[in-house]
Amino acid sequence: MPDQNTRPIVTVDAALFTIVDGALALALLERAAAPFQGRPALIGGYIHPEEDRDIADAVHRIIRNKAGLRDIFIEQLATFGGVRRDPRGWSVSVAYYALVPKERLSAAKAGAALKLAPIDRLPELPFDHNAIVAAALARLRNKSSYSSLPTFLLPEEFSFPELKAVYDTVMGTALNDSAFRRKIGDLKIIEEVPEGRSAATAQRKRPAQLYRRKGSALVEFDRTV
Amino acid sequence: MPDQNTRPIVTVDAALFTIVDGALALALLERAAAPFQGRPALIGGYIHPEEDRDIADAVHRIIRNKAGLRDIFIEQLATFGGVRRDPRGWSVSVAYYALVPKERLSAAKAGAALKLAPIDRLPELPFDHNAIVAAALARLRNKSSYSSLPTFLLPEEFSFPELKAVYDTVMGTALNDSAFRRKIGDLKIIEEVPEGRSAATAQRKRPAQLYRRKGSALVEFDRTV
DNA sequence: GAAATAGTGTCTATGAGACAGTATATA
DNA sequence: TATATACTGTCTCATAGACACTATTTC
Repeated sequence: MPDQNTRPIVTVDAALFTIVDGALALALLERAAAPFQGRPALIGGYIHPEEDRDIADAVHRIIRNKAGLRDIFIEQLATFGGVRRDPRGWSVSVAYYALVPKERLSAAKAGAALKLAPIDRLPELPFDHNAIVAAALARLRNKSSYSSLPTFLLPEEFSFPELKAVYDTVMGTALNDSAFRRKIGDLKIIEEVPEGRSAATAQRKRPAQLYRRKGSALVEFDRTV
Repeated sequence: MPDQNTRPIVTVDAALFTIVDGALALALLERAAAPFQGRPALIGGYIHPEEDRDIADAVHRIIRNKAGLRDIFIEQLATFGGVRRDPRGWSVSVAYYALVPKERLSAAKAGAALKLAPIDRLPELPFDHNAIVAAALARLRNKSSYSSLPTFLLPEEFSFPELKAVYDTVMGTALNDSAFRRKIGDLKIIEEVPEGRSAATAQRKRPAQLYRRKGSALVEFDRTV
């Protein structure tokens, strides 16, 4: 067992994504303390050994306390560690990624402190946070092609065209409309909202049927959407 | 920055797989020190902040020193951490999985210390090592279906029937032979060994063409094998 | 009715599984 | 020649993309 002084620092960081104006955006938080005080960075913090039973506890606490969000989609991404990533010394960051619909960010009180940066115009982030975001985006894009991941970026009720738009936004594709409907329909991951119809406006002519996700769990498919 | 005493212990553990008698097996090492001294466990150790530049460095050093292996396939799996997984207190283990052909284990000097346990008859392992192995197996089986992962369990030269047998062993399938040849052929992840023919014996009648992996990197496919 | 979006039906091409059939070795 | 394994060719079926067509709303 090594001396306490040789133990790495252990932190948890979360790349929180949402969709703003039809584009993926990352939620950043100004760092409250040194190093890099005042700089926008991923939502992160230390593990509290007295308070957290495990790492998932720690990341949920941090997202609750610093972003005012609970019960959002969150999944472990990878762990980044080394001697050079933090000026305080050898450090380990267990990185997570999280998805939240924009509506819930606006509603969250602490959400006001969050800055939303479109992912194609990210600032230079402290530590190796840009590398963490790159890994999170790669995971998000890849996993969206065979899972219900993008549904966690939508509000509780959404239309088929909205669902397809989110898949297209996340993956950067323009999926075939009828094939997409067929596949999502076969997969039975969403269900109709009875009587649910989106509002029609000058722009959106015919109202669309509304759907909601069946269950709160991520579903992985056999094939690609 | 928390007090040194509140920093979790940080370790690295590797689930090292090979194939023995046509079945997946896990390489275990008797623990040299407390806790669980003498019990078979995953190959693991502490990060050495003075010596390791990053976590990958640490796991490569540990596998080199404790299993006598270098230049084998290795990939980060996930990070396990909590207050209950280690009797010494709050601990974090960055888990990796690794693949090695049986031939290289026999050749490795330190390989003698390794015990090979077929994955359907694993002993009860200390810490949460059984959960780590379960996660590693899930990743291995799933990722094998769309990547060249199983090739890292084969020696440098192998025949098509051997390649298919490894895919079948790892994934628990009996893939269609001609479809498998078509797909692997199209993917161009292996190349013929000129003049390379496997030995024919009483059992193995017609000798098979030998192949080798093209390049040392893992290749992920668009579709399933 | 024109325009715009929502949603359906159907043709075609691709690719995987099934399996028959051919090739090459041992004994 | 009998047998066992290696390898190839081809038929059929499932599924995804393309795209024409219908449906429902606003103005």
